[in-house]
Amino acid sequence: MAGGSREPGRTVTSKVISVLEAFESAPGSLSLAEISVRSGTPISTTHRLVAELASFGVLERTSSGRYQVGIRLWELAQKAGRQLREAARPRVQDLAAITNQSVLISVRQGRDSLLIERAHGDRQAARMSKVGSRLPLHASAAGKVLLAFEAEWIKRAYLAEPLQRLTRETHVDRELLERELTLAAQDGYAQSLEEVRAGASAIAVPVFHLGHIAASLSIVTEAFRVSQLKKYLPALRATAAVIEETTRHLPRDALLGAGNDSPPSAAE
Amino acid sequence: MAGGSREPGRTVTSKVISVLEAFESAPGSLSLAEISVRSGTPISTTHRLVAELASFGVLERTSSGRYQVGIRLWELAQKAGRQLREAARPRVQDLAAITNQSVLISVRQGRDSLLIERAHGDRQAARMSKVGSRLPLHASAAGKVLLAFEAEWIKRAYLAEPLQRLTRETHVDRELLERELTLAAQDGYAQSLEEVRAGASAIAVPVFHLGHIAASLSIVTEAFRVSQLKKYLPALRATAAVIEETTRHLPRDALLGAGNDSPPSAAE
DNA sequence: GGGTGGCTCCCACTGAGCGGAATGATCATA
DNA sequence: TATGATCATTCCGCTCAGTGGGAGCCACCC
Repeated sequence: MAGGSREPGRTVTSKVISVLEAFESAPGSLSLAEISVRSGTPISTTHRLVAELASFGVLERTSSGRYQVGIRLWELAQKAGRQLREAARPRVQDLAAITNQSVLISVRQGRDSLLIERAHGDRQAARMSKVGSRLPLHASAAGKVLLAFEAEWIKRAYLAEPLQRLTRETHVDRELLERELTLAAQDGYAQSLEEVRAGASAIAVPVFHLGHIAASLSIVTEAFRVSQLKKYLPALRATAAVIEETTRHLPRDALLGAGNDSPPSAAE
Repeated sequence: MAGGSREPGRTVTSKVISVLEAFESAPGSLSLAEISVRSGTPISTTHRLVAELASFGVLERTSSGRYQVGIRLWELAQKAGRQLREAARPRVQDLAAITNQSVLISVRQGRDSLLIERAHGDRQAARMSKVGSRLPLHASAAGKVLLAFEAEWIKRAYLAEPLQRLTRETHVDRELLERELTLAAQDGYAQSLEEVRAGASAIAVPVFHLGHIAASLSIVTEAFRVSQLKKYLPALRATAAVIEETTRHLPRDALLGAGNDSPPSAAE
């Protein structure tokens, strides 16, 4: 018998995306069975989809028969956020060279900060985070800045959900965070003291575009004293200003998505 | 009447990819109608697909109602070719700083060279090419190297197809190119004298991985004398050697796709 | 006001997609 | 060599997700 327990309401498009998403948390390559499990799609269906995606180069087949994300997908994705990435890249690198520390630029994506570009100083501290990686907004300095300068309803919505603890130091107390965000908005910077990973602290400043927060520029170091972090503020602000200047002429949407956030609206 | 002139054999997956491909040759954002035309999909179908892709963040809606590639897609694609990109990036930058010229690293993708990473010197010559852009193999220095060190049947297959002319200088003569490739394989480098764009010349060397050509490292300058180009050879080769060393321990497939090329096989 | 062009929604038809099961390939263990 | 386990591939008849022309709508312009 065929066509038995099909889950209705599942579109092909959503399955294709599930398959691609399966690779996000994957170590390099995946077998067909692994993709099937991770994407929650029956094997034969997965097989068909994966085969077609591979024929387009969106996925690639390794010599051992496993699958990995193909360069074709990377190529199709290059246009996304290019303006910000290209504007930020040289400045991020310069700042890393000058300070000899790791410099990151992130944007907000829903409830996460998304790492867009990074550069390292000589000291190989904190080389953990990879371009494209996510972190909950309340943990990193960058995330706090991204949230602090957002509209009130976004802050409120964020704090309403449970706050994940990443280290012993992660702030998961709503009141404390709320005060921290207010302070960050007031002072124009935020910090994170081992709240993401033990041994790594950071300080971040906002990058604005047309009066709205567009990104966050941060320095990650092994330092743990606030005074040590604050000495980077002038350099961070100067770099942020340069990036703002470079992107000033761009239209609002050219930087990053007009936000998937549903506005307060009516309902509820 | 419904379901009239549907083109059969067209899978949803292929339509989704067509929609994404529509943005490749697009200037920033596209309207629904434009996507429909470029992807060859009826408007109402396009509308449905595009809406779903946008709901996943794979596409984004601009404030004016147009669509652009979303960062979510960029994020999903980050894993592709990461090893090579990350290994090459600092070296490409160093080389650009030392030589004060534009340095590019490319891989072969079918009949094109695909620009993976680039860095510029102070002289802002040749800042045209964007990361992710393609060029036919016979035009650029990088492309010639990528072809010269490939298997015989790939070279033959490439030269069998018509060769596009990009400038007055582009070599489109089969015999000439064949000799050039042999020479490149022999000497370990290739050059391109204004064959891609008037006023820009380049010299390229191969980057090997486990005995097979993996990428091509090139310098683009406004120079037009062969002697001026050749003086970059030692630096290029040294950088290529460093990249080879950094990637030596990686498995074959970790670098770039086990090749979409169909081997000679039987038929014909 | 009326025309134009682009976006959204609707709805009845139908073949693309489905997925359980059978088959084949590969490897490890007895 | 047999046995068993794991994973990839192919098969095939059922059915609902996808389809796309058309109608309605909105924004803009002459």
